Amino acid sequence: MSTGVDELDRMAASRLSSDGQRYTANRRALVAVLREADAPLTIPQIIERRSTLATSSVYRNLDLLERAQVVQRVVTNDEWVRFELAEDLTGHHHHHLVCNGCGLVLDFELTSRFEQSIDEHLEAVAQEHGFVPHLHRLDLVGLCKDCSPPPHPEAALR
Amino acid sequence: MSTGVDELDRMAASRLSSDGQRYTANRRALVAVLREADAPLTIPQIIERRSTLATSSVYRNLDLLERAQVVQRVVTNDEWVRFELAEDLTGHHHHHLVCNGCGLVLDFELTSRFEQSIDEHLEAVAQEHGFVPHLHRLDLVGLCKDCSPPPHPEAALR
DNA sequence: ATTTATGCAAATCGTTTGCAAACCT
DNA sequence: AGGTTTGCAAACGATTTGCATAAAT
Repeated sequence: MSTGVDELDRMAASRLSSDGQRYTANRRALVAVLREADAPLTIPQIIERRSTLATSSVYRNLDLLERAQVVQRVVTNDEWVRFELAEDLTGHHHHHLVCNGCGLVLDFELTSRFEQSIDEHLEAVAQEHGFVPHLHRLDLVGLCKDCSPPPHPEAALR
Repeated sequence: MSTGVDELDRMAASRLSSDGQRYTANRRALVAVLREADAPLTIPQIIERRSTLATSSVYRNLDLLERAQVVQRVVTNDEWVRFELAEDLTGHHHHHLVCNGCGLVLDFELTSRFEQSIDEHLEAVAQEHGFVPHLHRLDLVGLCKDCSPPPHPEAALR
């Protein structure tokens, strides 16, 4: 179903090489961290998980991996840029739940039927504006379980 | 149909005052610039349009106007935060076409029927994750008319 | 050998903050 | 007068860049 580890590495290597770039140890490490994560990671989070990585190399390599379409950038309302593996590498087109409280970003998927419906609507809009569609982005912004006030505070006190 | 200028000012004033804040000349200027714009503006764009505004005041007042729900922040993939009037002030819930070439952000609207359909789908997802939905965000990312290569380059040369 | 990648430190640049003067009410 | 807002300049912090070393081909 989902892409295997070695297959992922092969695909990443192939995309980098068509971009004239090498798949170095640092770049492998970035792909591995992102594969292990279940949500898009900020740069500090990436460095926490692979403390040998130099900050500047992380920035440089994420840019490079983004240009090669191996990873993609996720922006939310908080000050951190996050990164995740490119959707067509993982095979999972997905969207994000974004918590306004703690900044958490969770992935979710919609039915392909509904995705198709979204694309049809957006296609029409794009045409009206002479816009060439590339991808859509649908996020749900709100409060996660931990950040939302409990429904019955008095009950929690008993 | 859409909110009138003075009505907009009244609503802005009222939201600020329930927040214990004044509707000063600088804040009026920000609301006016955003009302005059047809797309979300970056801070440099705002200052260009009202050159008397001090940078620090623009930042401080946009934060304050955002907390009072008079304006809202729009993030795209580029390095600039943009601001627009809060949707419920203008009465137009809308989405954004984001150009990957020049950073342009255009507003568009979907049918209310489709908006409702989106909300239903997202509501279900939110419930699964114990998430309290606040708003959704649906952008179409691609290339605008000016940034997309012409369909028939040779025709353009004649 | 030559090119490319890395790590460190310094520079950059959007944003935030301290503070004294101007502005309300 | 008392509290708030403003503008300037300095501080901040995430990101970028310069450069000398290390690694890859």
